[in-house]
Amino acid sequence: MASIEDVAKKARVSVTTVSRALNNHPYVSEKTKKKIEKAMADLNYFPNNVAQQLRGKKSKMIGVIISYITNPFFAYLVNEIEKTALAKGYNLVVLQTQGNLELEDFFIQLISKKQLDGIIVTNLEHATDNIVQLIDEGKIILCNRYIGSKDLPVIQIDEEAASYQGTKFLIEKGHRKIAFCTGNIRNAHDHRFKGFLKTLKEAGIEFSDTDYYENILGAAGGRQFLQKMMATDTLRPTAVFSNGDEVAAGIISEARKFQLTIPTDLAVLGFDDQPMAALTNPEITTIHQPIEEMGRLAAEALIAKIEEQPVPKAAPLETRLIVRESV
Amino acid sequence: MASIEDVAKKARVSVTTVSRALNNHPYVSEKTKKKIEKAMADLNYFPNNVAQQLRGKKSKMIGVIISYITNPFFAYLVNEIEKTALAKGYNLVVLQTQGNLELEDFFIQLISKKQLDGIIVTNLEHATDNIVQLIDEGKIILCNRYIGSKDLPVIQIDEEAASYQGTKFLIEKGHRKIAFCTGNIRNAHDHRFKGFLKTLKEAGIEFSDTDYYENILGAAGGRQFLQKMMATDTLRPTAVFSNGDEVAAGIISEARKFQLTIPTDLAVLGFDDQPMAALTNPEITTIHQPIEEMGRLAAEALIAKIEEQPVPKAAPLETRLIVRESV
DNA sequence: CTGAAAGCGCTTACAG
DNA sequence: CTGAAAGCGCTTACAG
Repeated sequence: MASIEDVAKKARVSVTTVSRALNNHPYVSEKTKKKIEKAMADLNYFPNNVAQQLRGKKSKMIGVIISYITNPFFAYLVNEIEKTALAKGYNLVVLQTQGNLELEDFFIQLISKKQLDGIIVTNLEHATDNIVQLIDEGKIILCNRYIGSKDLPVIQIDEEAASYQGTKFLIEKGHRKIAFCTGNIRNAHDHRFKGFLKTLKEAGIEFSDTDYYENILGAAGGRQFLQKMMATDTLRPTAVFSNGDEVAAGIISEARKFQLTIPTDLAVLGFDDQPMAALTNPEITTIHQPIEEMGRLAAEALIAKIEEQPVPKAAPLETRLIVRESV
Repeated sequence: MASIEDVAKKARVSVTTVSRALNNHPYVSEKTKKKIEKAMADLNYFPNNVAQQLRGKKSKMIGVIISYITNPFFAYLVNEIEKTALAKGYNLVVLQTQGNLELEDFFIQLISKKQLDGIIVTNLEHATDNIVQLIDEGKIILCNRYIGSKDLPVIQIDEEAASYQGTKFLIEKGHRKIAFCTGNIRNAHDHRFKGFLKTLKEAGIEFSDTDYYENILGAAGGRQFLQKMMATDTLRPTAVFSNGDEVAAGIISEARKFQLTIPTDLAVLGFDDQPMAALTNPEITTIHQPIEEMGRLAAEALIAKIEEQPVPKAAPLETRLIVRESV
């Protein structure tokens, strides 16, 4: 592997001059530049990024911590982050926790080890002092979800307003007994659940804890929800706030096995507006999240901070109800 | 940011000794080790990976070139590659071409620039000399699909056998006019289409070029296919080899709009066996690919080659027909 | 416009 | 068991 010194020798100039040519420094004569370019081509030379980094340059690598890339929501988010990063000359490392929160610390250490210039964290539960400091230093950006107690900046939709939107629609359709599914376990800072409860209260509807289903993840979770719901001997809910289109798709598929008709026997509200929401039968009524915008904003903010540029101001991330067939 | 020298000063030993403690070198007394560990903790020290790399260590980063992470097939493949890599101490960089093949070269240069130790290429069309050389050097592994003319090792299913499997089933179900969808444009090295044609020929069925649909991508592509098919004034096919579950889901959804019943009016065969195949109505009959195994094997092979270890021998990747409802 | 030299933070042969 | 010094491949003040 050719080094800058090889190039310098071949072009009969100093290493300094080669470096200057490489970095488009002014004050390199056209003639010299040509010679150097020829030498680089002959030697099939590529500058060693590692050496450049050691001299203070950035790694031009950022990371994104997600739970599962197989969750389409994250696939779309990662897609947008990657595209934005690439356009700004950064590559993206995917860091999956797969539910193992200890990995989070390990991933975040990659910043201290200089492997990564920064990280986008998409689903933080607990913000350690270290994380708070890295946020202050502009090396960590929170995106999508943070359910801890500290007051930290997060690039996200207005979670409470979004679930208000959806819940209100269910109530308008006449539902008074509505189940709530969540992928997490019950948490005081779950703004989506807060918005849900608030809307119910506003309408004078009481929520029964037996209608709260936690740890419901993906299509399999949706199926489990339906099975559990059918197995209870109390009065069944007539609608469900599924908190995800995958969950909704699982519910709809399982409902067919129980010969339940959607939405007449059970109304199913999705969340996210993933492409799959238009592929089920019936199609999923859901709440659209501007996921592309969210990913782009997070990447732009992180890179701006890394490069010590002002973070561009952005419009708020707005959700909207997409009415299809499942409610 | 504390450096090894800071640690050495604080622990009152030489930099050499700190380095040795860091690398679990023998011949460091327990007492010294303790002192050093304390100093490292006090200073919140992390070794600078960049400096380590410059001294010849690996970057412990590998890449995977894919078209779109939003394609669930790739999301699942990336998931498995990432998990395998992580277990071996490597991180994974996602490199999306989004159909722009020029990016491929750019991504591959990351190896020469020492940013990445190696790359898994999932959908190569044309193998340049540079790529062939990197394959020889064990820095590139081909996985999933390579449709060029050179004879190169690829970690993949037996494409021809897989489409034979599916096509045969369609024929057994009585279909004699079967459409073929592909995401690419027509190519002599498309083994899936070869297997399709071969099966037809074996059954004495002729294939009409008007039943070949190229550039059909994702659910939107499936919808387009159905619209085109319905618009032709020639005899319509009674079945379609969709070449992907997303495409199949799009066809099924669009068929409902045309009041076509699946599978009686049109049998739809998927490919991949993605989770979504069990979520549509009717559910998708498809060909299962061992995608987890494929991702794992590719990551293991690449890392073995990077570390100059023997590549573990693996069982062949077997596909199987999953009969659901759409055929 | 060009070059000699220091130094980024490590590891490792060499010497003790 | 420990340390002084060279060197990985660059960039950048400094000097000309």
